[in-house]
Amino acid sequence: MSKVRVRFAPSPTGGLHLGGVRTVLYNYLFAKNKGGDFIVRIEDTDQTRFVEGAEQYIFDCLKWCGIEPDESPLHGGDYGPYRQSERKEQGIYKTYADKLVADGHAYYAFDTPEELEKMRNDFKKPENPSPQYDHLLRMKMKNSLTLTADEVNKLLAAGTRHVIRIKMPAGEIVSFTDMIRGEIKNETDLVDDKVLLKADGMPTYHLAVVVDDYLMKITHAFRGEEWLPSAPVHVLLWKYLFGLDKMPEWAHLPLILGPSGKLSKRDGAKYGFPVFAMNWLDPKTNELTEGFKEKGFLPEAFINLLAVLGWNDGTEQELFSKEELVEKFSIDRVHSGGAKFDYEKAKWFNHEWIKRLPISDLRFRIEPFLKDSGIDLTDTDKLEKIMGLVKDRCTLLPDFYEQSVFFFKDPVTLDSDAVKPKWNEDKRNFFLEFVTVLSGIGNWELSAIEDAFKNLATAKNIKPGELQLPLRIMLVGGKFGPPVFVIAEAIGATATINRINKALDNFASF
RNA sequence: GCCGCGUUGGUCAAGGGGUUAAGACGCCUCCCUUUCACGGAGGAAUCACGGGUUCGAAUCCCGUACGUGGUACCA
Repeated sequence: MSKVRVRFAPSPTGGLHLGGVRTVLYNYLFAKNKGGDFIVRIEDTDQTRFVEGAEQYIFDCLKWCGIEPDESPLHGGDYGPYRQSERKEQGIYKTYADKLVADGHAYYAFDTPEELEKMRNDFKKPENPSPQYDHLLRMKMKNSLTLTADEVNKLLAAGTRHVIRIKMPAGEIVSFTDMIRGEIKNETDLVDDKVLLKADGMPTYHLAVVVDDYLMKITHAFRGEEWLPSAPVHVLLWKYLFGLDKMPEWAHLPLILGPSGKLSKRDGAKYGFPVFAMNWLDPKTNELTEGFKEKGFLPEAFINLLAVLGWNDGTEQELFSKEELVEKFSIDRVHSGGAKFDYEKAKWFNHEWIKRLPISDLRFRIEPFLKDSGIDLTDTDKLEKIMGLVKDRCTLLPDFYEQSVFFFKDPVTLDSDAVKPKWNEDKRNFFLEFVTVLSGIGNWELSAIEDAFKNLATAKNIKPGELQLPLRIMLVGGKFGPPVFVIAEAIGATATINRINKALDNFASF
């Protein structure tokens, strides 16, 4: 058996949404699991939807996810070109379309858009709201099936705009085996005569997938389940052009759904979670759609959560590294039903990955989010120590800022409401005296600070517990963060004393 | 409308004729911690509905409902 070759074929029309990334991911995992090649080819045959910069964006996303292709327009390969537009230049699609016409499996159609619209209107009935250009209607249209050979040649010679349509056979059953769903059967009567070659000479997806997959020796083809209804067209094309024995194995992946129905870009804005892998600024509309990367997700968490949205290895394991996914992935454990995306669970995955990543690695992931924060990034030892202290409290990468600013800067506001109700003269005196004790500590370390605090509290006959919260508010500004003496140790004697004095002034008005 | 695909707690899901129907997220309670988390122990919550087949159905079959996709010179 030949080497497994799996391809992802995005159309560069915009950001890479969750469903798209999951499709690539499954392509990649399957290929790598079988020791095969993962190929990315670009479907840029639709100028009307092609968006400048979208192709580069797709590769940026793949790079961030760590699933780079073995072959692509960017990475090269022996089966190029990897862009359909370039293959079209070489006249490849037209050759195959003409062959189909010659063999009687396709025909020229000269109907103008207006005529098509008229047809759809004329034949529209309540029980058939969208009539198709099919085996019944094609004999009423203007094509090489209804025109004489002479008329057809004349039209062709005159350069009349035309398309090539597949001639769907009547009354046949087309079936194929889907790796996820098993046997799929379709009646040819129910599918229309799809356009294969457009008037501008560009192939439609239907012709292009088949030709490209053949030329690129693709062995396995995964795509979204929205392609299931047109799968018989592709199967027939394989049969007519190259033989069913050469056809790749298909897998139609389930949809990813949003809180209400199919996941859309709008859902992101509406419910406050990203739907694209990375930020996407649409150059046409100037509209920004937020990405998981910029939101503060780790790529490890991102591919992990996507992989298990519709797949599991049959055990209770939920956290997988990329290497584990490659090792354990199997296409027949992919669900056939759509899955609703749950942002809360997505955040949990990120939280888990933040906890399991070594600090030295984590630091590089966090730094970009701290760049403009005013926090000093040069003292890497201190940085890593503090990150280790707070990482259990961070779900998204930007959380590190609020969880650790107080290690670097005095708190701007103090949650004085937390202190006020139980504040009194005794406590005030305690802290006044505590400051002088603190300035006398020669060896500024955890146990010394903690002992000083507790001894003084005992001497003053106040429960240490009642004093810890005020001290925390003084140092941190709020009711959060690592143990308070650990913080005091980390920020040093001067800052600790300053913050206490400053807070005491603040509390004087109580 | 027609056609395809799907349906196990709120969500992701294991289980594919006999199970007390796993586990995870989220939610709630308690423990740990005189902060917030982490961690630990518990709890509430499920086989869409109706018919079959069978000694026995979440599991097999048929309907219905619901969801979703397709029905383009879009992919």
